[in-house]
Amino acid sequence: MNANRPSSNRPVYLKLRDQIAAAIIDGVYPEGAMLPSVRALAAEQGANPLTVAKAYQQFQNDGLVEVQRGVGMYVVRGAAERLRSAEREAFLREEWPEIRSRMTRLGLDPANLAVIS
Amino acid sequence: MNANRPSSNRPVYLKLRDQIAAAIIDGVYPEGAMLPSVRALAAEQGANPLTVAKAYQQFQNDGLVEVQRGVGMYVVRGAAERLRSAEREAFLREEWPEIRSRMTRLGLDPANLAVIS
DNA sequence: ATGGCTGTATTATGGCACTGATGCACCTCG
DNA sequence: CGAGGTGCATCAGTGCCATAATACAGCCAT
Repeated sequence: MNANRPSSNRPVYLKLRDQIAAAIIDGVYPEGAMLPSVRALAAEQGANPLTVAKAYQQFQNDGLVEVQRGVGMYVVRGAAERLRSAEREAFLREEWPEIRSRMTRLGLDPANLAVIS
Repeated sequence: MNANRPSSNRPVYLKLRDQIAAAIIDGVYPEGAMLPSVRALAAEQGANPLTVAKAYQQFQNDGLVEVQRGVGMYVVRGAAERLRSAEREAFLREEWPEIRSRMTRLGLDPANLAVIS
């Protein structure tokens, strides 16, 4: 009945980007470690190498990973914390207001739902 | 730095749909009232009449509005409540889990933020 | 009845995002 | 030097979205 913002119809490269960002924040890819190669991650995720590269692109633009041509991409020192605070700030500024007002309209209270799931 | 789910890059017909749904729930378009004509809303929103029609389409598919050819589209009785509960259920099932886990990862607590904004 | 308002169907077109296949430039290691 | 691993650029294909120009079908007040 609704087709709002299901992660299903999101572009693959954005889903990958989120997934990688989460992995960096959670320390799955520790600082200084090498990220999976575009081909490796593409094979693992059943995606196209180019799509993975596009997901990686944003991280190097933001200086969160360092590229060594012919070698691989490495997580920069302090990337996890920088990424977390940047995402937190963006979330609060761009997403939370809409989410909050929508929940209010639907008769939901964030404080209560926090406990449930 | 982030390009997550800003309502900005959403298709126009979906943004209109959300906006109309909110208006119905909030009683801006009370039950039994006539919705703005496709041409009127299109002019007001600077959109194409066909795009507005596409937004309206979903509501008649769901039986929330009644079409009187040559007259207009009217909000069905009980539409507001049906719409709210349907959206609430969809939100809790499809969106909230992701939002909740993401907030946790970012070190945010819904219960605290609920008070702020 | 007629003009003016409704929603709707048709067809065409331009733009843009996403995905994909291929090939090249670069580095490391044996 | 050469094989195999990197990332990356280029080109092409596909599909959705939005717009546009008409035209049609129905209702209603004047």
